[in-house]
Amino acid sequence: MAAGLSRSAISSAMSNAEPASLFAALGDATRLGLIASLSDGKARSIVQLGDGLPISRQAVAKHLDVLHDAGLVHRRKSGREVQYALRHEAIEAAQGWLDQVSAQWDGALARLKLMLEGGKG
Amino acid sequence: MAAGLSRSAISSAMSNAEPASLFAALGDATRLGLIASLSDGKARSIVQLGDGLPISRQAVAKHLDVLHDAGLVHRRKSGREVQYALRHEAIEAAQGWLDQVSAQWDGALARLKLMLEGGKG
DNA sequence: AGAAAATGCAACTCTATGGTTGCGCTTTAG
DNA sequence: CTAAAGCGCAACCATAGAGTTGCATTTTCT
Repeated sequence: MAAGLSRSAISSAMSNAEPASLFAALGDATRLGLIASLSDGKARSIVQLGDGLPISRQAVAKHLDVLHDAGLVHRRKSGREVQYALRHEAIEAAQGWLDQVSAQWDGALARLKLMLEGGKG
Repeated sequence: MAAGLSRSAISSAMSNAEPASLFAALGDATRLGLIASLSDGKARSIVQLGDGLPISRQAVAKHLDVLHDAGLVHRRKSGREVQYALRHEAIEAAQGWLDQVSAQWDGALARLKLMLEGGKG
């Protein structure tokens, strides 16, 4: 994975605002389901996406709005209906943030190990 | 990254509930900041974590409660104060979910490419 | 043209969430 | 012992979030 972060690269070099809204959009089981459905790359309409779900069409539309505002899906009007498709870049952004946390974590472990091994004598 | 998922491994094999609460806990700029602070592996008290933040100690404590309920941090009482530390497993769980989405996405792209190249003649 | 399908818009209800303040309890520090 | 530091509990407020229902609008389909 990524590496090379010296100190606290996250809290200083990041605003924490955009990633927060991203994660917030992911923080709902229904929306995660929608994303999982769309993860095959195919675009789907609101009705298609809501098919099988125990909520109203409007609820689905609202969830898709949230996902769209967070940049997680791409909207495209096609005749009578609207096609929603996954925007992989947003997923990658979320992954990026988590990767930074992990990188710092790994770095901390590495430094701790070095300290214990090298500086113990 | 990860690979080897055949079809829609996410929506079928996952309940979407636990990852949702995980992402929900990450969906707040203040909490992301706390996690970023803790990502160096060191444990900190509530007062320490709230130092510099423009909110009350209670607000910080509530955020830490959320993070704890989501399994993102580990609580440990030490004398008069309570030490919070990052639980890297939870971060990995979030990464895992996103990785599955990405894997399916990549798989879909690969299949599409194969279809376009192989089946065009 | 007329019916049916797929949305959009708006109003409304409920509950969860982020934040606050006040008070009491336990653990150091003098 | 007395202060004060660090927390937890509880009440309270305001707003955002999920979900609903009703109705108008735009596209198909026949």
